[in-house]
Amino acid sequence: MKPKDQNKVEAIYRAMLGLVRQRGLAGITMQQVAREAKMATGTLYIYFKNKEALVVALTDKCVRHVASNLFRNYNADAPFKTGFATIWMNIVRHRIEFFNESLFIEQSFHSPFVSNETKLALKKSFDPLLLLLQRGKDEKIIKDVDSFWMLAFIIGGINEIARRVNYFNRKASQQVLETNFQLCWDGIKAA
Amino acid sequence: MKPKDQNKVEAIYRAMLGLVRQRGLAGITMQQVAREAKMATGTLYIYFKNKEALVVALTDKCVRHVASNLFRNYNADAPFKTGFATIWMNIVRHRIEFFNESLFIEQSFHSPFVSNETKLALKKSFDPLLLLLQRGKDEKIIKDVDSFWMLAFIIGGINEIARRVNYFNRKASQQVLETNFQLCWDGIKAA
DNA sequence: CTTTTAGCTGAATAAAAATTCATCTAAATT
DNA sequence: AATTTAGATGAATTTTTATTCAGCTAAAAG
Repeated sequence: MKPKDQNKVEAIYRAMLGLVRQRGLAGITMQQVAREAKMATGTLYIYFKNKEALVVALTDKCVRHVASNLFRNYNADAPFKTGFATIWMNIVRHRIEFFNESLFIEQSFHSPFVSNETKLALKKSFDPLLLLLQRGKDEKIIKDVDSFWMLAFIIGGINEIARRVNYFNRKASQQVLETNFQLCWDGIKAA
Repeated sequence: MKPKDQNKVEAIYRAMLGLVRQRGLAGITMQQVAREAKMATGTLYIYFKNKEALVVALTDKCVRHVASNLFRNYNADAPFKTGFATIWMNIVRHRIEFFNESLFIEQSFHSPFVSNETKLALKKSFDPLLLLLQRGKDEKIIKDVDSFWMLAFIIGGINEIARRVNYFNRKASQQVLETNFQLCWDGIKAA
């Protein structure tokens, strides 16, 4: 027997992400995916039951990937600003580096394929940040604004940075990220 | 002769926007559009040469719609903060009220259909805001940060508000908008 | 009120895409 | 080294979707 080749799965995922970035989930066919991944169309069906299963599997993978990066190096015992900055940088770096994945999540969330469960999982992965924001409010370090909207403010800015890096081909140097962090920080910090 | 019915065009657009919101540009067929717009599939082809033409026309319309709303009531001679607040509110209200259109633009921009020209047009429509930001910097009212990134910060927050209003079914009262504006303003204002 | 013309319909056709499958490898087991 | 079994292939098939069209309808023009 010949074993399944994990590299093939990776190649399929990579092909999907690249094509969706270029042409949207709307514009891709299984043939294109196969061609991009350098394999026969039939091979796709050895690894995934059908197109829907492929989209679902990749979405799950991307969502798990986000979750695994959000709180890297985060120490809940550190001072508020330190912890917040760590998470902020984690998110922005992830969005920039794995922009294709973020885009894919966005598009697949609007497809008929993805379950509410998966959508919930993504939302849940931000919970520790909500906890931290609450702490910041308790400690009077940040403004007493509903966390739902404060998170919108924080995440929105980050998303747009990633979008611009990728669409306008801009470099986001450490310098640029720190400046942007400052904008965000000045926005949320208590008067 | 029977004249073309502008209401039909509107119905088609409305159907598209609703369906794309629900299922993504990926997930819709001409039959679905026709059904949603309460007409025969053949009728679609009286008003639009084909699917691509429909997507392109609707994208153009949505882009022009944004442009026509951005600077409503804006007076370039007013004090900086007044002008900025006007534009900020215009954008956020437009994004919330016409969220389907924003979403459609996003998706169609990732389809193989839309021209760079159209993409440029959308970008250009923000030029007066860039001008205003420059003035704010000259007058030392706001931070001396590259307008490209400052705009990312401003627009990002707005986008995410609209997204959350629509996905999480939240009301964005005047109160909420003002609070969010304050976050943005505190972020950009000079130290 | 008749004619004319263009819109409207939805079943029929064409085109495109997903999925299957007979055949052919290549890896693992004996 | 031979055998077995599952992966790999890509053309063939099925399914889905876009597009067309012959017949029908309604508005405008005369």
